[in-house]
Amino acid sequence: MITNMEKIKTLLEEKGIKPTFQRLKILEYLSNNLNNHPTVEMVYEKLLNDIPTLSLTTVYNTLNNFLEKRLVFGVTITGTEVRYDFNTDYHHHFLCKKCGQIIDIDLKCAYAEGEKGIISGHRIDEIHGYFKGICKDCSKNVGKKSRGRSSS
Amino acid sequence: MITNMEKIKTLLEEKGIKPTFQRLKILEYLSNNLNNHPTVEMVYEKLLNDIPTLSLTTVYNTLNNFLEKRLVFGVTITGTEVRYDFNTDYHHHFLCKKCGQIIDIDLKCAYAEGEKGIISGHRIDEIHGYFKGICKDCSKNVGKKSRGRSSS
DNA sequence: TCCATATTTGTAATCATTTCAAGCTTGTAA
DNA sequence: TTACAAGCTTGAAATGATTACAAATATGGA
Repeated sequence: MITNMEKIKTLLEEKGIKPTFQRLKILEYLSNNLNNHPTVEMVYEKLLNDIPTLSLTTVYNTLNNFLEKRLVFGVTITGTEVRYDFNTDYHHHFLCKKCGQIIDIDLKCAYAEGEKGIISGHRIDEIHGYFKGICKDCSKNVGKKSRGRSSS
Repeated sequence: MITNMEKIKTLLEEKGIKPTFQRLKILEYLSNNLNNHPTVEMVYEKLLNDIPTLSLTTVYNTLNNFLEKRLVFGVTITGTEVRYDFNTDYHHHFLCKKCGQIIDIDLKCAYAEGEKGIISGHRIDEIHGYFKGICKDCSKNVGKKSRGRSSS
């Protein structure tokens, strides 16, 4: 039986990244938190339990490394911080301006893959589709207390 | 004959924003720089010529005010700063990762207007389509010196 | 075992943005 | 006019995310 950790290790090796303990744990955390779209701080705080010597700089270095190797996707929908997404399948994101939640949106823009990654002559490497508004739950609970941080 | 400044003034008044000198000049600058997608700093530096007492905070305050009133659109494609776009018609943006240029992309995503602004039950107020890659010019000039700042 | 190289760490710096309090304008009512 | 409140503008200081840097540590051969 192949453990999840072994899969994570293989993923790193396939990208030519040496599977150190910190890197394994960081990628494992992201793979277990597909719906959170975690921040650097969230990764750091959580892993501090497993790795008390962990440095915030290591988390930054590691995530930047993963980004370069396209092992994870950086979501900058909030405008204030990078959120990390282990799911690199093509999809979009929705930000609720009331509760701050980021929700995956499974749309395929017509222009995404059809035109061999060229638009008006420009070579496209990344597509980010960001939708912002009020989520289903917050729309329902108008006037009630929101369940997350507010954006203003 | 209606001057450009009068048009700018009317735009502010229509949104219930008192047309002070600073606000007029900031909005005028944005209207004259549709292709730049200027940063706060660019607005500030340029207007310092006309308004030597201008404060950076005023530029921030004013642009945030314009954003709230939907007089301008905030583009966060670079991930490090807000770029301001006077053109609030629905369109997307392309960032060249080599020269840093931001180019307007006139696409209409099928989901943009059709479904009355609702996706999966979430109310959509803003749509940001960010494409990143290498622009036409930089693709041509491979190996040649790029004409702007580099992104790494 | 020893050394070169890569990795991790903590601190300090940077950069965009916000906070805050004080000073300035402006419109209006006495 | 004069005086005052409300709204604007200003500059300095604070904040928060991220990067730079250099020292300490781990790793994998010769």
